[in-house]
Amino acid sequence: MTTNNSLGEAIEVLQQLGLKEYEARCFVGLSRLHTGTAKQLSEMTEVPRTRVYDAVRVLEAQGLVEIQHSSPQQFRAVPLDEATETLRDQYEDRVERLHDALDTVEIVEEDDETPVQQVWAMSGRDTIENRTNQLIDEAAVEIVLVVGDESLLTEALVASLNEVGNGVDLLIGALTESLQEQIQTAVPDATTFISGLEWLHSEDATEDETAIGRLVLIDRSTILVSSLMPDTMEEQAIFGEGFGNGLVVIARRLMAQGLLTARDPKQ
Amino acid sequence: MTTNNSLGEAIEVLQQLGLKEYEARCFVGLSRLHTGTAKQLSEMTEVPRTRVYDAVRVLEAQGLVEIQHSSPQQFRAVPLDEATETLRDQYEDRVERLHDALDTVEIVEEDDETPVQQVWAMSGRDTIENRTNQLIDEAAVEIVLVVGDESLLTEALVASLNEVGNGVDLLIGALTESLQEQIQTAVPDATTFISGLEWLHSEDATEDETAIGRLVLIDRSTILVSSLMPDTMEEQAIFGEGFGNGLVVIARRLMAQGLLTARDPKQ
DNA sequence: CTTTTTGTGATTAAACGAGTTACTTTTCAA
DNA sequence: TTGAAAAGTAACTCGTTTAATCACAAAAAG
Repeated sequence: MTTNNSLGEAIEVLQQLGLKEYEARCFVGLSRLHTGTAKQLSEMTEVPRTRVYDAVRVLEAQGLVEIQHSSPQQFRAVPLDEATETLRDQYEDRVERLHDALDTVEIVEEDDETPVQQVWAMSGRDTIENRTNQLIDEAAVEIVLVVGDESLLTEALVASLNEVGNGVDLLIGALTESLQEQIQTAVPDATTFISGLEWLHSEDATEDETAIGRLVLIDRSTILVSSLMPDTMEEQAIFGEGFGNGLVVIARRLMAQGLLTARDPKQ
Repeated sequence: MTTNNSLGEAIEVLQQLGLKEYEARCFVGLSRLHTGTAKQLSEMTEVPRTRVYDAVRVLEAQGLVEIQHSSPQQFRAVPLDEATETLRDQYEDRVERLHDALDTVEIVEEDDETPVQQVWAMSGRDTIENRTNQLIDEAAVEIVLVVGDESLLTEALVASLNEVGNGVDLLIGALTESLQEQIQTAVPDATTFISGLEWLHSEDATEDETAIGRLVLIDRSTILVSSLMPDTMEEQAIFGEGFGNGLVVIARRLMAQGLLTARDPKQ
C-alpha cells in the first residue's frame, strides 16, 4: 500500500504529525494544485468527495489551507514554508508547555532504598546518542569508547569528544582500520586503537548476527553498551552506573584485559 | 475532569504530542517519581497496573523512559531536558521530511482560468498574524493598517512595521487613544489616527458582538480583514488580492472615505 | 424547467483505545 | 518446602473514533 512516489511519504509524515488520513491526503493534493475544488481534490486524492469538505475545514482551522467561499468553493494550500513554520510553532509551543508544566513539580521523594545494582535499558539511536554525548561531557577522568559502526560517528559525537577537558584520558577503539583513521583525524587528542577487540566479534559464521554498536566506559564507573539489530539496524542499549555495579565491574575487567595489550605495545 | 494541578496540563499536552492517555499518565507519573515500579505507577496515575507495562514499553521505544529489567522491573523517566529535546528532534525531523517530500513535487499545472475575484478565508491567530507580517514585508507603496485590539500588536508585527522601506506610506489606525499612543511610540515612522473609524463599531448596544480584529490594505490591491469571535476570541480573517478584486475595491473606497477626513485635518 | 454539480447530514463498518479479567510466573515468608 | 502475595503476560469487552457510503437539499448549468 505504499504510494510509490514521495507524496506517500508526505501523507505518512502528516499523519505522524497528527492529521487524519483524509486531511493529509487533501493537503498534499492541494500542495500540487495551486488551487482546487472538492471534486478535483477528490479525484486526485481518492478521498470521497463528500468528505473533502470536512477535511479541508480542519486544515483551515490549523492554518494549513485557505478557503474561498464561492460556489463551487475553492481551496488552496498555504505556501509550503508557511505551513511548515506553522507546524513547527505549534509543536514548539506544546513542548514548551510540557516543559513548564513538568519542571515545576518534579519532586516526590519517597522512602528510598535505591538498590546499588542499576542497569537500565534504552532504545532508539537518537536517545542513545544523546545519552552517550551527555556521558562524555560529564566525564572527569577517563573515557573509553569503542565505535562499532561508522554511522555512529556523528558530528555531535565528534564535537563532544573534542570538548573533553585535558585532564581526561580519551581512548577510542574501532573495529576496522579505516574507521580508526577516520576517528584519529576527527579527534586528534584521542588515543585510538584496534586490536584487543576480538571478543567483540561473533565467532560464528552467520554474519547477520547482532552487531556491536557502541561501548562507553566513563570514569570506570558508568558503562553503556549498545547493539544494532541485524534486520532493522535499530539500536538498543543497556546503561549501568555506580561503582559497585556488577556490570561496570565486569566491563572494566574485560576492557582492561582487552585493551592493555593494545594500549601499551602500540604506543 | 480537569486534574487541578499542572500535571493535568502535562498529560494533555503529551497527548497532543501523540502519546496515548496511559502513556502520558505514566510519563508524568515517572517524572515525579525518580524511579518507580509498575505498582507504584499504577497507584499514582490511575493507570491499571497490567497496562503500565505496555505504556512504558512504548515510552521506552520513544526514548522517554528507561527500563531496568530486574524483578520487579523499575522504570524511570529520562531527564526532562533530554525528553523535551528528544521530542523536539522527532518533530523537527518530521517537519523536515514533509518539507523535502513536498517541495520536490509541488507543480501540477492544469488548464487554468484563474478567476479574478479571489477571496480567501483563514482562521487562527498565528496563521493570520504570519500572513499579516508577510504582507507588510512585501508592501511596495502603501500600508494601511487598523488594529482593533491591543493583543494583536505583537513584537513581530512591530518589527515588520519598523522594517518597511521608506518609500512606503505607513498609516496605522487604532480604536482607542491609548492604543494609538502605544503604536505611535512603538512605530515612530507611522502616521497614526483614530477617527474615521466609526463604521467599524457595531452601532447596536449588546457589546458581546463580533469585534474587529485587524484590517490591512496593502498597495491598494490586497486586503485582509479579521474579526475576533466574541466568546472564544478566536480570530478569523478574509484575505483578498488582485487589483480587480471587488472586495479590495470596496475596501479601498471605504478606507478612502473614512480615512481622508482623519488624515488631512489632523496633520 | 430539467439535469448535473455542489454541499450537508446521517449512517454503517471497521479500527483503535480504554478498561477489565483470567491466568502464569516469580518472589518472599512461614 | 509450600502457600500466599506480587509481578507480569495475554486475551477479551465496550465505547469512541474514523474511514467509507448513502440519501438528500441547494445551487449552477444547460
